[in-house]
Amino acid sequence: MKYDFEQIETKWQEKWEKDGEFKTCEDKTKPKYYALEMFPYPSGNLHMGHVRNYSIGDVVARYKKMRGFNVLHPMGWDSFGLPAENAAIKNGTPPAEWTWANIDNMRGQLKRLGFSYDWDREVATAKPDYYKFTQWMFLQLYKHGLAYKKKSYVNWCPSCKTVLANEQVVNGKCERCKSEVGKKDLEQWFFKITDYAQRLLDDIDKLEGWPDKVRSMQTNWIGRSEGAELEFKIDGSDKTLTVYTTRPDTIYGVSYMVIAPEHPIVEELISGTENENECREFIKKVHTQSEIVRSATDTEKEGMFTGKYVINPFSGEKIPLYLANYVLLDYGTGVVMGVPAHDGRDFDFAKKYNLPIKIVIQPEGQQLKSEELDEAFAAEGILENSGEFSGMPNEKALSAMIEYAEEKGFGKKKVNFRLRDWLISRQRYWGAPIPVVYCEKCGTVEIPESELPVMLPENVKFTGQGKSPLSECPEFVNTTCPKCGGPAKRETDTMDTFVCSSWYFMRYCDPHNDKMPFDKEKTDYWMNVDQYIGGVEHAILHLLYARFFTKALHDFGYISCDEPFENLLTQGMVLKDGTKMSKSIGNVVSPEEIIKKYGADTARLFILFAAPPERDLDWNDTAVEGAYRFLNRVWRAADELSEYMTDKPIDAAALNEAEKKLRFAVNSSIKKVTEDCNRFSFNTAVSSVMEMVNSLYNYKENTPKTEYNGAVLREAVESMILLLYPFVPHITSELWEMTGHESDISVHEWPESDASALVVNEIEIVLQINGKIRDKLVISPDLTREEMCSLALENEKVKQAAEGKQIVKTVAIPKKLVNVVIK
RNA sequence: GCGGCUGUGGCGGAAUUGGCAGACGCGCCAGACUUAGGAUCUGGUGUCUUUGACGUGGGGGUUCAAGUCCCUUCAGCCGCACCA
Repeated sequence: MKYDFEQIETKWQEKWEKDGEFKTCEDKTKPKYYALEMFPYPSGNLHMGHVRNYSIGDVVARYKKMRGFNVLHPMGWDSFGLPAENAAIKNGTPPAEWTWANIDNMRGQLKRLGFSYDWDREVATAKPDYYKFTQWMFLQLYKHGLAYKKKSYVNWCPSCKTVLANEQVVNGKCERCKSEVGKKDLEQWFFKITDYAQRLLDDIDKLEGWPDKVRSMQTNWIGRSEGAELEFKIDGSDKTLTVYTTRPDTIYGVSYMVIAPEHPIVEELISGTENENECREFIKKVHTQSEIVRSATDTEKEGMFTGKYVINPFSGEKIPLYLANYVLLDYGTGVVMGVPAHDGRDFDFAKKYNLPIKIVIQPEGQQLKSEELDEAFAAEGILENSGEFSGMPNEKALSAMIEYAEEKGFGKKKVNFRLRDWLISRQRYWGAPIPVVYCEKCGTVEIPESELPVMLPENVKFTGQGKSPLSECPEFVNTTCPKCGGPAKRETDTMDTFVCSSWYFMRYCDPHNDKMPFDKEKTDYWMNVDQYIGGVEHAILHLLYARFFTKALHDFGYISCDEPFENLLTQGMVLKDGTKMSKSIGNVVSPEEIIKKYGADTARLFILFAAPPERDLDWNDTAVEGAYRFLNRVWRAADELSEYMTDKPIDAAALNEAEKKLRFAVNSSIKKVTEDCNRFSFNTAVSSVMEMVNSLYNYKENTPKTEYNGAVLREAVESMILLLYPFVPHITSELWEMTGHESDISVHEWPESDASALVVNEIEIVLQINGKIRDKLVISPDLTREEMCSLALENEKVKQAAEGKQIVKTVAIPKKLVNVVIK
């Protein structure tokens, strides 16, 4: 019989669907296992990255199920977002229609790949029964003071016509459309993720099942720094400027002070000074510099003297105050003290503007001179010229000086984070509406939970021009206040789609609940996610937001866990000819074509075999052929041998050498594949089954058919099928049936290796002389070290080598080698 | 600049705890079967000056023994980056 993958795959996919094979419910008698892959955006078609992501997840899910776990393996759609709206602008299709059509198509493609999802739990973030609870999430955060609206200077993408979160600006460009991001002063909604900065940071330590790379990226992004805030009096005024510094120990070395040109106090500072005009010119100039240019490290530092001075609270010195383009308004206090001798940037600035360079820390055993300094000295040392702190090692001085400032009341210890609050407002249509109204009398009023969802209106025009579509939809905007019943206007911004994806993994636990986003008992059973799998591009955005949501919901009492993902696997990209597959390069391999030509099992097998999951994978057409060839080989072996298989148990005592050899190969493979699946080394797991199949062919080709041992063959063929099942479920399901099994392989348990088949009475070990292999010895595996050594010393080669020399020592490692050291 | 990762045959990769480097696959070479083979089966395939020597980016070290541990250096990839 020929391997007809198309017929087989369709047959089993239909059967799984009809039987509800992968439906799951809470079952306290079994350990649970929550396997989750990042849900896709319904762009229209699956690409190879999806196939890889979901193939890995499917192996995990099916393997764990065979190992006796109650496995939750769901799928859904991250279905709000800009492309749907762009499609509407381009060809007039309503976003909803476009989205549902894409979902239908992609769901079909996922089913065609045979992934073991519980489709009853499918979620789509753009459906009212889902976004109702995204709005509910907003209200919870709002009630707990974690959602607030404020006017601020925000990132604005002119092409997407919406604001962006800090995380969505990459190198000054919009992460989605790559256009240059500008700034706008807007009143926007934020989530107070900064309240959780310390916990998000601390708990990274707990995430032992996450790749170091992702952990360090998050640590970096949160960006904790310890230092002090110090107040400097403005000369001739009773106001003060507060600076943030990590190096208060260098304060006696301050020779100037810089302030961000956007700082609100600047206007007041410069008006009426003799430098006023120059300052205004300078501010204008800085504003015309793009974000990219301004934030680049190699952009020249420029400044302008304000005409004002501040007073160093430690030394009482008068310090000139400058405006400078390199000071960031939204980090620290927007005011920075300049210590040229001990900071690289300050050194450059001081050189340019001819400001004094005062050394206040000397490296031990050296005496630096400011005239000779050609770069800042930023390392450890001893303080000098620092009043009563002179002579102290700088680390000690640092804490002593903070204490002093606290005592005197002009400073305090301060921890700063790079992490900003999460801006969630988007001036777009296709998103979850923010559930608040603005009432003339009551101000900002939240929609009561009972009135959720705030539905997206459908009769909306998409022109791509002017304001957001929702704000131009009067039926939506004009409403009544839930508090006083008077006229009110709805918030017309929608939420960032990352809000929707920050809690979907909890919704899967209880997807049909219409009262609550989920039942606590259900999330307590399933959460947290045992294995999360997806691309590393989400290392910061999604994974940080999801952690924040989990912690917040934990604190509000809705769930018990406070980290969502126990283990994280970031799979590598699928490349073609060493570069990312992309339409513009024209190197895209379409999953549909591959499935058509070779079938889903071949596509899955190739992807899993060609590289370890976390590494990039280069697509290779001939290697795909190889995977297909292997499946044919498996097929033929089972097909040709099944008639010789018997149900009789193996009579271990009566086996001949060839049978023992085959049993050894089969059982070592079971052991190896099990270990490899446990550590997600799927490429080596597959290679181990290949070796076993080679052994099976060896037996098959070299044994007369009349002498086939039916019991041994049954063990071999069944193990082959079972071990391959998580990888290639269709062909193995078919072969399982063909080899006379009534119940499906999907409910069968994972095979166990028979230790007795792995026992051998002879093994080959290596004989080394001075660490170089000189011979091989066949010995009993039970020999002691001493016996091995004496055997080695009798060896001809050793005797030859030892002639006229001295045997210094002999090292024996049981079952591995003997090394004779000769001098 | 800071942080993380990677470097092994013609190619993808293996070596999990320091113990035979190159499993498995692709490609290539040969043989068998065959009217035929881009099917299938079998064998071979790191390099070289081949009784042996060399070989895991380079250099050094620890060790009886190093792809693996330590130091150093180079190259590439990714993330953050004027963060005070």
